[in-house]
Amino acid sequence: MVRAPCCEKMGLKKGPWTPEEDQILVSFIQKNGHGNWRALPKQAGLLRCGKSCRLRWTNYLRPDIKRGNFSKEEEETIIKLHEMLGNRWSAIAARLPGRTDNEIKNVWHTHLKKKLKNYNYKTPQEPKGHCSGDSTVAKSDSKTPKTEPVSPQDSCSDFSSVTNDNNHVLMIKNEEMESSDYFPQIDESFWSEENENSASEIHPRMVSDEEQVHQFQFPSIDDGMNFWYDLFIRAGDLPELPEF
DNA sequence: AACGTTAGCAACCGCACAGTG
DNA sequence: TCACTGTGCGGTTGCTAACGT
Repeated sequence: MVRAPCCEKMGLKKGPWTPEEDQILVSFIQKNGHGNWRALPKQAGLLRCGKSCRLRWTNYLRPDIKRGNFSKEEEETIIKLHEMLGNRWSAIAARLPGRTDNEIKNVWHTHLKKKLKNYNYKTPQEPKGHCSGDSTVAKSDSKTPKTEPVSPQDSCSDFSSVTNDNNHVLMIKNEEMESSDYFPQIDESFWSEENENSASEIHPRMVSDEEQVHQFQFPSIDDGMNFWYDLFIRAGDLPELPEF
């Protein structure tokens, strides 16, 4: 497969968009839509590659984009969805109207990851227990649902582990994972900087070092959640998020 | 005031998939 | 089946404003 020449080689512009370019792109799309991103910049008279136009539109110019700070509720949702889905930013974004995958990714890396680190939170990216070869985070893996449906027969797929309010790891059959009872609870104290020591009381995955050792022997929650998510992906829909 | 460092964000890069001929 | 194109996605980079010394 021959890769298309990059923008620079084509004499196309890179870097920050000017208000004029934004204006051109917006008015063109409003008039003509964006059927073909590659052809769009030429038709619109922009010295940009189609990819750049698409990114600018989807991440910034789209009329339904919600700008501004993330609410506490949105941050909670991101945390919970990340717990379930890992770095599937687009899937997470799909559950947050008006937010883009890029924005969510940025928020995760700049705010939430840091915040959760203070709680000793183990992200799905980190190595997990005994389920070898089931890493759900490698780049290629993030795409696996599309080509390699997870088999319910796979070891570790039938059950998921969650940690309950008392930090006891529970093994739960995947179909039961749909119950909101198994979703982590995040209370007010998580959002205040002062209470950083009571992590284990706040988030089921935020456990002490000692408990982490214990937890490490069990398959991670996202092993099961990935299967769960894959099922819905294949079914063409995602479940409604539980109330929290 | 000047400089260095850090944080936040927009944009780019490259891979992989889906669709088409 | 293969070659190719268009698009989507996640990871990464680089710019800049804010902050600290």
